[in-house]
Amino acid sequence: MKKVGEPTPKTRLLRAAAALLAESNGEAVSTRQITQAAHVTAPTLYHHFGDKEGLFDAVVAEGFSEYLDAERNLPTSGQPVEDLRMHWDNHVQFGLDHPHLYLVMFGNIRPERRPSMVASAEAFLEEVLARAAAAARLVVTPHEAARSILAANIGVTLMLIAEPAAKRNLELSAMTREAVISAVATDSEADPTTDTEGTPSVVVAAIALNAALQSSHPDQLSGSELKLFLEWLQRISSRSGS
Amino acid sequence: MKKVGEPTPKTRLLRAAAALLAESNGEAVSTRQITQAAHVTAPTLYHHFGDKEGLFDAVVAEGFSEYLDAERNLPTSGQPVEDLRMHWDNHVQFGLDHPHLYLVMFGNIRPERRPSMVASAEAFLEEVLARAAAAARLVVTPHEAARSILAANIGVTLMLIAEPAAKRNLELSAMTREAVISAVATDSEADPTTDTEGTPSVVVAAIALNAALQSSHPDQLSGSELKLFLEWLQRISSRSGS
DNA sequence: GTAGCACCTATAGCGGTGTTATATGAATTG
DNA sequence: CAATTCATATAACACCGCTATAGGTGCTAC
Repeated sequence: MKKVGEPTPKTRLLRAAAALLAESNGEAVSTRQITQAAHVTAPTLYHHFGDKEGLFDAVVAEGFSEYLDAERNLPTSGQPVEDLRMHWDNHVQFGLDHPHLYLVMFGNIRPERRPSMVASAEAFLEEVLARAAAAARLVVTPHEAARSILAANIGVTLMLIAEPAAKRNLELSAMTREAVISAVATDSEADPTTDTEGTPSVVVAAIALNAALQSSHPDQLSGSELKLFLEWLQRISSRSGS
Repeated sequence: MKKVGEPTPKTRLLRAAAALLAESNGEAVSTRQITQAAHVTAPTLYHHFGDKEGLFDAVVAEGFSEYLDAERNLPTSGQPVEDLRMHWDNHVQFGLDHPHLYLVMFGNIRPERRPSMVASAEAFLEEVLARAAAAARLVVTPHEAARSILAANIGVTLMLIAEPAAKRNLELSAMTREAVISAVATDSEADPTTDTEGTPSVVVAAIALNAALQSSHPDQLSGSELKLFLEWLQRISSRSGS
């Protein structure tokens, strides 16, 4: 009853699952729907994927590798900060192109059950940021920068997905992107909190904090604590070489 | 069979659902579990809430009104931008206090099925921002600012919820908060590191110094000194103290 | 050829899920 | 006291994820 030359049941299952997931607007997709669409019975699914979740993980993994491939194939402009913008936009675009996949990938955050690929997205972003750091464009560590940017990126994408496509305003993305990037990197070298070597200057930051503390005393520290804190700050500020 | 004076079945259902939702770590909660815990049979649930989703909506609505009440009862510092920081922190804290509820409220974004309360959270934020606008502290419209801030706020909170409580680094929140706020509002009319109102700039400077210290440890401070110093720095950065 | 042997798939069914048609009890009202 | 309305319970339906079991299929070995 079956034609030869057709794709194997395993790939048929994958495609059917992906298709149904994309169609059904966020509603649950049953294994019976999937197996029926793939012209396959239940045990086949469990033989190949072990689990319903296993199947969905496979679908997500496919979509995610597509995403990562797109990320890696983005042309590098030679300007790390500009690259950062490109990757942000690519992330948002991927979310809008595959909203349901995206929700499974980044929205469905169960602690301890979170797809490890999110971590690798973070790692990838960190790579890009490491290049920015090497180019003396970073004010904080690549790791922190990556987390902050990714968090904002996901938040913006989720919000854009949530609202009807017609009403989507991509300026939200651009605006937030600039906000978080400019807090983390600098387009040029003029920023006073960055020394010539690219690493955040402890001395400059300490001096800035010291100055700020002159005009306002934080209530998180007691008087004696503050006294010692300022003394240490002074010691750090007066350091000679880096 | 039943004691009198006990809460009505309706509230028992609500409490049982909330409790089970909070306990079961992101796993699905069945109507049978709920009705059994509430000492009630299925039709009672459907009589009062029409739907499983109706019940969960009611639970979420309760949690959300709790959240909004907390928001409204936050003391206003008179400094709109400072209020903004407070509301951001309150949002994050609520997410960390009620992670599962939060995921249902903000994470489980099905287009067209998104709880209307998210919209009212946005509206509330917009109010706060309108006050900032009135104080001439805003560089974009309150609406745009609210969306951008809320998106980043949700993204950060989701990311913090996703990672194990022990490893949570609240600096991610502070850092992103400052990024998105400073892109949208201005603390005063001049250099952000030397304003006349005090605390905010201290926070920024403290965060910068903290970041700088991550990559290079000064030799002017001993190990134990540095440890205490960083702890204080953290305290200043997170401005959680009274 | 055919015996053995993995591999893959199907039949049929289990326990659990959300939900509801129907019926019963309790309270309120005439 | 009768009638009506609300709140709850009994029992069942259709569906769900999943699996014990068995039967094909193609391969290698003799």
